[in-house]
Amino acid sequence: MTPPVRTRARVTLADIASACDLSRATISLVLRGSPLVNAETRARVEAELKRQRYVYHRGAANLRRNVSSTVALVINDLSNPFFAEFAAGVDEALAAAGYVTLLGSTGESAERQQTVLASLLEHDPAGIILSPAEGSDGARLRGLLGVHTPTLVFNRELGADWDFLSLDNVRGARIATEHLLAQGHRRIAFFGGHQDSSSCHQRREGYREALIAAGVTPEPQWLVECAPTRLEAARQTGALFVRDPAPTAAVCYNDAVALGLMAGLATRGRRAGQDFALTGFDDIPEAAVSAPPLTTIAVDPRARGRQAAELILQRLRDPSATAATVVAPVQLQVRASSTTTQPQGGTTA
Amino acid sequence: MTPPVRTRARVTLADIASACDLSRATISLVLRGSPLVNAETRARVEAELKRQRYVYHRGAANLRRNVSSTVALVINDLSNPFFAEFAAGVDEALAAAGYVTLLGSTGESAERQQTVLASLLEHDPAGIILSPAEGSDGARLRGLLGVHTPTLVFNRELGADWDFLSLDNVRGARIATEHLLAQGHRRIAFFGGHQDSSSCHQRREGYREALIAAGVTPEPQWLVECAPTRLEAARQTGALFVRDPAPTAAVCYNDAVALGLMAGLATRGRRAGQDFALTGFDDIPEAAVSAPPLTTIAVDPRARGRQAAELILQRLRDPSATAATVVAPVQLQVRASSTTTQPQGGTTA
DNA sequence: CTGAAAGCGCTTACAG
DNA sequence: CTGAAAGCGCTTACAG
Repeated sequence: MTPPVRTRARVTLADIASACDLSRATISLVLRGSPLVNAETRARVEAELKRQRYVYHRGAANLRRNVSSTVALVINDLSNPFFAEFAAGVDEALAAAGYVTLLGSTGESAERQQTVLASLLEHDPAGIILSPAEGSDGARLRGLLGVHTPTLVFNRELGADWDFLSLDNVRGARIATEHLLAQGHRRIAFFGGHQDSSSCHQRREGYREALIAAGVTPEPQWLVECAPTRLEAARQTGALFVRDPAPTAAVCYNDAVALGLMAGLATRGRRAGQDFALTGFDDIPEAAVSAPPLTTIAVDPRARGRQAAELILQRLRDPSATAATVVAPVQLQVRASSTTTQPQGGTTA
Repeated sequence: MTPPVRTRARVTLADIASACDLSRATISLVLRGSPLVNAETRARVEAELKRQRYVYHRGAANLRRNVSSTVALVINDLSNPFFAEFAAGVDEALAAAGYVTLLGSTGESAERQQTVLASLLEHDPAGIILSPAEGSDGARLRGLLGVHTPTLVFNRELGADWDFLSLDNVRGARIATEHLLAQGHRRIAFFGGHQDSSSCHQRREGYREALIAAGVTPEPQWLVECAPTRLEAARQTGALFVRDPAPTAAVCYNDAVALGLMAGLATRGRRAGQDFALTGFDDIPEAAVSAPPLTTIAVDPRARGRQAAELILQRLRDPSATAATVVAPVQLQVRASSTTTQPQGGTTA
């Protein structure tokens, strides 16, 4: 932690006021577009503001008015395109509403998340949009944020006392599973994710519902856990094939896992979309260009970002409303990874 | 532009002071870790700070001290994984130095860039890291930023009077071209990018150098311009094959263009890496999983982000130093898109 | 229509 | 070791 650095010599209201032979109050009224000030005076002031390249100090104004024009955005992992798109959507909508985004990243560490939030809070954000790091503790976060900092949680559930923008995980996994069933598969695994994460739990629930509705009894060995990264998924691929008869298809926890599984299959001489069908979740840009292209659940993260921004802005207008969950729609995006192009062994077994 | 929103009732130094029967000055000394204050007093104050959940108002302190603890990061397109990684690296290094990142996105619009910068400037950033939108005008930006806002430009050249972190475009394109030459290609196109962009110009220069060093005379029809997006690249694919003999390989302006070209080739019944060789630039995550995987120039955008943050912090310490350009290293990453696995028609012609 | 005065939450010489 | 006072750049009733 280096000390912050001195800013440049600054043109202030006082400079403009003395140059125009007016008081600071009048200059302030001009800046804020008050109808009180004389048109000729206004013109003179505006010319002088331009001439001296005056830059409004919003922080000083906000301090005096006891308002804030920033919103903090805390992201677990910007290098995940899903969250990068989300962040782009948040920033777009906040900027349109006149707010500036304060960025923080946690790198999926709950510890770092506490530090980052503490630092952002000192900058007095009007609200916070938080995509929690894995293993976040709702009570601990509440201790830091208190009940007075409007916060919108995205993607990972933290408890009923938080405003929450959720993906429709249950439905997403259900339609992915239904799609695989419609392709003729009966032995369908659910691959990847951590059992204790709420989104994994919900996706497994949707998967289970679809199987049962189709008259298929889910086997415990079809549930394979692994960290939601490409690398871990590739490593865990073998776990799908330890018992006979092995699954012929898998609903993957997300796209990263699905891409890792594709790699793992290739290592074992199998080809996704030919002798094994799989689906992802998220529709990251890579999904469209992988080999084969990945059938997945599209979530439109940029639209989710805009939606998150709208929700926090709404909460700023009505801080006393009770916490609510909003469920965002999801959509099946069919590509080659799930549509077998050659006869596959075992779909009927 | 909605008006900003009232913040919550706030615990201030005055509240802590009166609860401890001390002056605000003493509380401030405790907060800033002054050795002057009595150990017992300090302990009492710290207990009270905790009890009342005091949150430091850094904006007020910065105003009084005339310092800033934020840096603005202006990105053309966060949904481009290259810039998302860059942003992650910037934020990581800024946070480690005790700064908070103010985020702005321009969506590649020079107009929007002016608006976004003007808004960010009102939040008094200590410095700015700017990845300029296409078509940015250095003089116009200088008019907005003046000579007193330390600014580091990334990726796109704006002129000699700006601090600039540049990728080694010339060398990157040169080694990509040398690699294709080493694979036996002689008719090598340079595909994509806009001629008037500095990075495109530099990459073409490296390409040209490599050809000439290998005794190949570059043909004008090997230079194909197109917007640096996947879609435009796919559309322009035909321009490579209008004359006989057509190129057998292409150095692409960047990975997006290369992936678009792959798609365009597929449409025409050609397979990248089999009957046409190509290279990209950037090494975005998709490059490793495309079909076939893309040979490209790795730039390590996250490391570039950290580097950009270090450079602006250094400039904050020494604001009067003259503007300088730093050239960041690049590296060839060989994958299947450039290594022909079947005999290709025409490498020897 | 314009100005004098007080105040947002903090820091910093200066006294004592 | 602690406090009184001034001030960072702005805004806002209140007078006139």
